[in-house]
Amino acid sequence: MPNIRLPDGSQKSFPGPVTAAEVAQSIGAGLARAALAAKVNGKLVDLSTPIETDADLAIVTPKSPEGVDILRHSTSHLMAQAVQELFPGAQVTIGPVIENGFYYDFSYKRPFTPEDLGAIEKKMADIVRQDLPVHRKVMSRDEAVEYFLNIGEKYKAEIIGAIPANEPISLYGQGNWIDLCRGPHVPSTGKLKVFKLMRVAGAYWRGDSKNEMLQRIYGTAWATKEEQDAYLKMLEEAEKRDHRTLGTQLDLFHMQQEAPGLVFWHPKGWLIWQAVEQYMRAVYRDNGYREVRGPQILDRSLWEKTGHWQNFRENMFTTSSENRDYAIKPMNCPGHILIYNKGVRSYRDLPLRYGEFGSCHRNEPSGSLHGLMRVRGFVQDDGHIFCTEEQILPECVAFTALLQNVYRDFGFADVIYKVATRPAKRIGSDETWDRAEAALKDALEKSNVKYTLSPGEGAFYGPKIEYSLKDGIGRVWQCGTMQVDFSMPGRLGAEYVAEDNTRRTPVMLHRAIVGSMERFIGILIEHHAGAFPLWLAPEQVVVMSITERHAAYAQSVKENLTKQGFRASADLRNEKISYKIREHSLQKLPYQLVVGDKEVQAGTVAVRTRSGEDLGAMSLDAFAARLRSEASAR
RNA sequence: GCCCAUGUAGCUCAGUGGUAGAGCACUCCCUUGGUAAGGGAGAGGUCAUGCGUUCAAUCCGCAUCAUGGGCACCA
Repeated sequence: MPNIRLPDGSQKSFPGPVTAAEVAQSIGAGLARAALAAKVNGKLVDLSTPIETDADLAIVTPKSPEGVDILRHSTSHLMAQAVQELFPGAQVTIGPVIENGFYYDFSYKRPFTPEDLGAIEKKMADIVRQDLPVHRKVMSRDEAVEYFLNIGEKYKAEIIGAIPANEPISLYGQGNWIDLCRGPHVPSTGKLKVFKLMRVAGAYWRGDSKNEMLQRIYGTAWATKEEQDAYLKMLEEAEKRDHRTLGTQLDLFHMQQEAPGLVFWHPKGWLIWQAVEQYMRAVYRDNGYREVRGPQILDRSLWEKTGHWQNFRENMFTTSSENRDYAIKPMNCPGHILIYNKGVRSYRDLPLRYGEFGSCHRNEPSGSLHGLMRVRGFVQDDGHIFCTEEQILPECVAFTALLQNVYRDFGFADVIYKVATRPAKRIGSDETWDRAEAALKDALEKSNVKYTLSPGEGAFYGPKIEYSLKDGIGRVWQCGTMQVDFSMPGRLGAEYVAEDNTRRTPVMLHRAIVGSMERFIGILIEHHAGAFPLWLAPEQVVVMSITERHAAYAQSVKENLTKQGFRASADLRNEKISYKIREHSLQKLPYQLVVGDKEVQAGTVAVRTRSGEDLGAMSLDAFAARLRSEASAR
């Protein structure tokens, strides 16, 4: 006689075992139709699961996030069924839910093509139309292994074989198709209406590059057509603001075959770089960092001492001359330690902070290159703090506050914090790790921010805080980092004289705020969709003449603004004003000044913003004042 | 590095087994026009590179390089 408690607090009793589907039916036909699964005592189950004892029950519909996940998961099964019906011999592996959709990995004798995707989608729609009931079946592990081996599914058999022998295995099927799955699933394929296959891609079996490559099909699935359309629209928007597209359109930078993973900065792109660098330089200056600069190549012996030659040889660019091997620096820290080492340091000098716009080169795997986001030559806003263990905490607190200010100035309000803790392979005693990890966590707590842990994700030489920012369309980018390093100062012989006149090895903190300048500018481009705030805009003002008569005046306005430190240009071309406005608007130029007879006579400028707002005529002084206040507001 | 796709004018892209086309941009001419494209003429390409197949290759095949989407990697 189960008593069922519903989310609104009401209760229903039933004379005997009852399924969630039956409970939903007893509440209303609408709910029963919408029902996808149920939550019994907080656990997600199929609608068909019998409930035999008193329980809390909630019906899961497409309105809840869990419901959408179930739709996506069932859609991945639907796709797998379609693939196997269309392509006999294709073997299934795994098909999980991911953000916005799902994927399924298959093993098949030939690659799937984009045309195949269309056929698969059609087949999926067929199966939906048949509205096949989804059934669940439980087997013992060994039974299940044998079943899948018999039908030639060696990957599934391998997955199941790794499950403990005493665990019952649940299988889900629809029609005569069946798959291993924890579930739950929708009651029938007819519930799956809104989906789209997105792309095919390669993916290693079990995510290991030593294994064979499977074929992954990505799809998206939603509760309603409207939500899917909105998602597809969002993807289009993201594509429009892709920094590679905008980099070409706005003439900011380019890359070419002769220099893979390396950037050619054009004048306008380099102005953005300069604006960022000058800002960051002031950040160094105002926060106790001393800017330094180390050499670009260093002798092999140094990289052997740091361990990089042994561990990252494949990823370093090297060169040799007169029987000496060099590495083009992949990081700046050894250089900073060598600067630190030139002189006897006292505990009174600590914390000692060095900052550099450090140019690094890493021979990243060819397949990982991606516009400005992953390059082979990049510049880090790299800082190293030499300090005592006690100073880790206050340094991290100060750094976190500084980073928040910098991100805010660049237009990023949301920061996400993670502490990456000790990996299995590491150096240093457990006590030291305890203290360092505690210091990082304390620092974030003192900074009053929420953080998550990434267990085992720290570097082998120390734990780290990872700072990520969220951009204008919700994407998350890891940029900042604060890493504790117990290793390198010792390896390179850094020390300081302590109060008791003994020599001690300082702790080194590696820290960066924007990370790589290239990548950060890429993020800025996408975040602002190319419409940079005034202080970052490579061209701030254009003065446009209406006819040749106004050229001299336009030129003088431009020169006046330039003298005041603004990035201004004059457009004196023999073109109609609407044509000029169109061009500069497409270039997302913040302020467009029109000068014609009226302005020449009155000594004013007619101001238009890039969004098309008409600010009317104003004196040059009034306009300059407006620019000044906007540029300093950040 | 691995899987798949792509590479044609500065940009965006058509196209064909008989050495190539559009729009925009560029140059010149006309036009001097008040807030998102005025008109005309012209110039511009070893069709990514190399090797094959073929009477003939930008097109077909192989290799290489690069780019894109993923996977793996990211000190």
